[in-house]
Amino acid sequence: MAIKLFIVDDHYMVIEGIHSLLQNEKNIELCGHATNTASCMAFLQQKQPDIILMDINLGEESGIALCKKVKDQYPSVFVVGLSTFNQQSFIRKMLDNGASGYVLKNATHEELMEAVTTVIKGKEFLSNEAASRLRANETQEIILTRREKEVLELIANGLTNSEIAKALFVSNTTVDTHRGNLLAKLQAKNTAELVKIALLKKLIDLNG
Amino acid sequence: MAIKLFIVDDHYMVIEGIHSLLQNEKNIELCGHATNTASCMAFLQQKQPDIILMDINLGEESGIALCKKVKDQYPSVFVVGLSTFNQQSFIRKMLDNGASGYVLKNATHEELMEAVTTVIKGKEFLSNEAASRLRANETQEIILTRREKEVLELIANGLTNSEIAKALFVSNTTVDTHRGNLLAKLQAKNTAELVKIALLKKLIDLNG
DNA sequence: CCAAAAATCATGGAAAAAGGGGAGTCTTTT
DNA sequence: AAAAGACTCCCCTTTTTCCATGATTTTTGG
Repeated sequence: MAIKLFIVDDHYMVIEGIHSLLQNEKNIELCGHATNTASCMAFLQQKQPDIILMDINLGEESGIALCKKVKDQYPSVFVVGLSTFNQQSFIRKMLDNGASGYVLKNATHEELMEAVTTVIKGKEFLSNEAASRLRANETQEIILTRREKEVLELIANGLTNSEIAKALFVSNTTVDTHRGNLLAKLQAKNTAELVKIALLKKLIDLNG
Repeated sequence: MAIKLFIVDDHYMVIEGIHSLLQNEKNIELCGHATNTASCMAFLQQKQPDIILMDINLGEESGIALCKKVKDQYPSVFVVGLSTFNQQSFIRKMLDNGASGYVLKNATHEELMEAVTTVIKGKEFLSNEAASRLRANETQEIILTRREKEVLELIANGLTNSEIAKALFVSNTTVDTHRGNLLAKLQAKNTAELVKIALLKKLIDLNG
């Protein structure tokens, strides 16, 4: 029997995209879609799919909240988060609210199928980078050198590379190197995320 | 009678600089200097100055800790923090530890004199920007608009302007405007400080 | 309704960060 | 002694941020 799939996304483009990606899959039956919380819940009263692909951003509404609502009322329905971006916090919230997986909207046909087939088995599926990031985040202990800690703290205090260089009596490029190493170690995309992760991991503290 | 001034800084350049700035001041007597915690405390056992100009960074040692130590043992000695940068957290710590003032190392002769004459009167002196920042920081409640909060959260999640623009379905320049407004409202120099202040003020939360 | 606030978009330039490489000196550890 | 790690420095390019200035539309509140 085909897996019944339901899509919740406030953009028809996305719904259409998933349709065309999956239309030739015999094992999958697209049993409907919704563009908002209300119509999703309404549909579920009539019929329950096996899996719901659910956008995290539903315009003014939140897919994260909807996920919770759905899982509360229909715990046997698997929810897979959908989002354009690889945002750890959102991924985590979806999972915390009972989602079984997370795929990026630029997922390939193969990846989407893998997500569906994995999740339907009751296992968790996390899209490519999302997975590694989240796992790394949970398991790896981050060890910084003395210098890195110093630089990190000054970065968080709003100092630029050249200001840090003056403060630590080293060259600009040295600070830049440390900064790069910090980004790599904390797996941050940029300074903003670096600071947030550093605080999250208590590598620096707010009143430091 | 001249004001007796003592300098603690781990860089002779700085000590020399202050000397030359103040050598023609009849009202000020430079009664000594130290480059570390131990020699500072040793000096104080022999003789107490009226004011200590104290670097916040003493190499491996902390001026902030020294400040506390000095004020504990010699509460009548005024301590003025010295630092290259305008770091709110450090300024606050110095003040919390009993310092009467804070001047930047690029202070002019006039500013330095003003600091000394203000502090000797038992009043608090905060160098230029330091003052306004700190005060603003303590009193003003920061009110963000709905959009600003959204942008702020995405910034903290490591998204760039163009990514945020895509996520919120607005143009790049709009996001840039919001970003600028956020920097102004939170009085942050850059993204790093923005994120830190936002977390400090609980405008966003670490697991948000 | 009207005024104020918020949200939107733009142009253009300077500064800073991000990302890639490579490389030498030290110290500590094996 | 060799390896490993830390710290230092430099070049280059692209992307992003930061800043100033100005303007229009929408929303909101009295």
